[in-house]
Amino acid sequence: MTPDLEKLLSDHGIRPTANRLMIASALAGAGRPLSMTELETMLETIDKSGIFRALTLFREKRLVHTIENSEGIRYEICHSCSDHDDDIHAHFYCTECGRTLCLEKIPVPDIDLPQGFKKSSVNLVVTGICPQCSHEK
Amino acid sequence: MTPDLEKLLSDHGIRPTANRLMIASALAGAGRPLSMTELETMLETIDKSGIFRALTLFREKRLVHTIENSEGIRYEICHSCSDHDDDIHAHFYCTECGRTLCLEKIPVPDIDLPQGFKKSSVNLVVTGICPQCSHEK
DNA sequence: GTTTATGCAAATTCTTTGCAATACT
DNA sequence: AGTATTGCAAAGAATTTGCATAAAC
Repeated sequence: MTPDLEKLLSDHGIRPTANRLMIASALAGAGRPLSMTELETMLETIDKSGIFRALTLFREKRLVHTIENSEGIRYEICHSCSDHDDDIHAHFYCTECGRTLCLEKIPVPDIDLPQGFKKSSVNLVVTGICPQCSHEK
Repeated sequence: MTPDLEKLLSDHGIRPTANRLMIASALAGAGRPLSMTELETMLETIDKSGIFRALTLFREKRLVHTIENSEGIRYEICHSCSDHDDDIHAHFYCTECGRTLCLEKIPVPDIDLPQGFKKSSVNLVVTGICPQCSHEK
């Protein structure tokens, strides 16, 4: 489950420092995309500026995807797709608990853009209430 | 092209004040979703807190949809679909000019959520470069 | 006259940068 | 030594609230 993160970072041209490994590990372990704020809370020892710079770097180097919803940007580690920006599955944003979950089974559709548009990434986000929060009501 | 905005607001249970009509008119005339900042710039006479409160109200009353991309939330006026939150078409966010355009021809797919999830809205946003900005390079 | 809407100013929150100190090669 | 990374503090940007005034009903 925990692959060689050090190698993963190196493979993406990112020097694997202690901080970066912790951040990558948090992302890999969460099983869902995390916001900067969530990471800040989880990783108390690392300053938010460091988290910010690491995430920016991860994104440049295509180690993470970003998912956007009304609450801001979430970062998700990308295991396989190092050559493009697209995410393979849809996401679910729960307005109750604020978490963003992966809908692994729901693929992002192929988009056939009109002439002249250049696509770099596609985001498919469903908003609503997750099973956990539905039950608790 | 400019329907009776006053009636449109009333039909949604929104009292049609001068400010609200100006905001609704700006949204209707833009032909694309606008951010709060864009509205602030277009409507210099109205304070941003007023724009904020109007948009919040419009959203509650289901007069506008919201589209989220990396730059934040955009508001789009909704002509027909007063009974649900879903948007019918996808959107395109241009990283060059920062505009969010409507991809009228591209429908948001029907999402079949796993058990337990409750859907309230779906957002499909393609990021890239729009035809106008592609040409200018 | 009571409720509703507005403007102004200020509080919050979140993201981003400058810079000096530290760690790494 | 020289480059890369980090933490701290502070700057910026955007959203949101409090409150007093003004408008609408």
